[in-house]
Amino acid sequence: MTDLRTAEGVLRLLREHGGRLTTSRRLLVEALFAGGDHKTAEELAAAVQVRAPDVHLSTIYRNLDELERLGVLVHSHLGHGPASYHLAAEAHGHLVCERCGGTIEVGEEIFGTLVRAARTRHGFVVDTRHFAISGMCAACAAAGGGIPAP
Amino acid sequence: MTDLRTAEGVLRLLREHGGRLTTSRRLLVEALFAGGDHKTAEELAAAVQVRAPDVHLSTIYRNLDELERLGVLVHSHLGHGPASYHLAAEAHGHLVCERCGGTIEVGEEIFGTLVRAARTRHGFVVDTRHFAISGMCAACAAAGGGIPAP
DNA sequence: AATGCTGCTGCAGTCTGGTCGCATTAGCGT
DNA sequence: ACGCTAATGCGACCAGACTGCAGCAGCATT
Repeated sequence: MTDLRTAEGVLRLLREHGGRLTTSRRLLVEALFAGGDHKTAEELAAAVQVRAPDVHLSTIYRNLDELERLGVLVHSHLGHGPASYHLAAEAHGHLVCERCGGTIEVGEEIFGTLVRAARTRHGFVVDTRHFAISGMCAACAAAGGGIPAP
Repeated sequence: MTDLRTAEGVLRLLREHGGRLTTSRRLLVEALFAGGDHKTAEELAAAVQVRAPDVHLSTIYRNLDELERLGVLVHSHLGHGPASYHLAAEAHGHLVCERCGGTIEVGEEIFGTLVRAARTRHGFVVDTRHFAISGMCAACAAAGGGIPAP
């Protein structure tokens, strides 16, 4: 099996599925592996455009879709704004503060009984990664309850 | 305290806060109390427009915002589409199938350990109503795993 | 190295869901 | 019945995302 934990592995997978190694794809995959996570499509586009200025945003979206179909990455909705993209190998759940927008990454374990109860009571298989869990972080909760942002 | 479980009570509350009783508001509140839940802004607009055809969608949004500020209703994001509005008195969590879009209403209890673990480990107060829990319903899971819709 | 098939791209346009500014209308206290 | 001003209708606008199309460029082949 192809190693999806390196940029080279991902590009190889792309080729194995009949895809072509274009500049935009190479740079996009590099940007995905370059430090940090929770990157939005716009941020990835900006990173790619540093080296290839006229790669269009729609190309980024098309390549992100393709990489998602291949199982290389997943996208998450962390709140009202744009979606964020993550390498599938390091995907995780999120707690997002409705007030300050801060996100906390959490492992599967925290969902414990929710996942089990959903399955046993409703036959529902929870996807802990696609949508974030919304709420209020410690700092904002301490600063006072209201939802509105600072 | 004003009774938010009847249309009259809500309209009274509106007045108590310096608001005016306009036709669009009256009809909107009636539409909210009329059977069913999970109504989108467009659906509510359509319901209002049956009796007052030139109430504008932006008026619906403004009134929904106002009612939300007053604590009469809450909105939830059930997936990729438009938000849905619920009377605060009967709000609940949701499990939404990524494949067929079906929703299952669930009570607070199902979130059990998630709520507690988020609080003790991260000081994070989970809001179980604002964003739905995403996943796959029994029928779709049985029909085969892929995410794509029918 | 040149050729040609076809997958990929840039572009501009479109779509959805929602918000805003502004002139006008209409609630309602007096 | 009057007048203050909240609320409305309208159109423009916004962000995030997607699509059709003509042309460009990977890469297998010659």
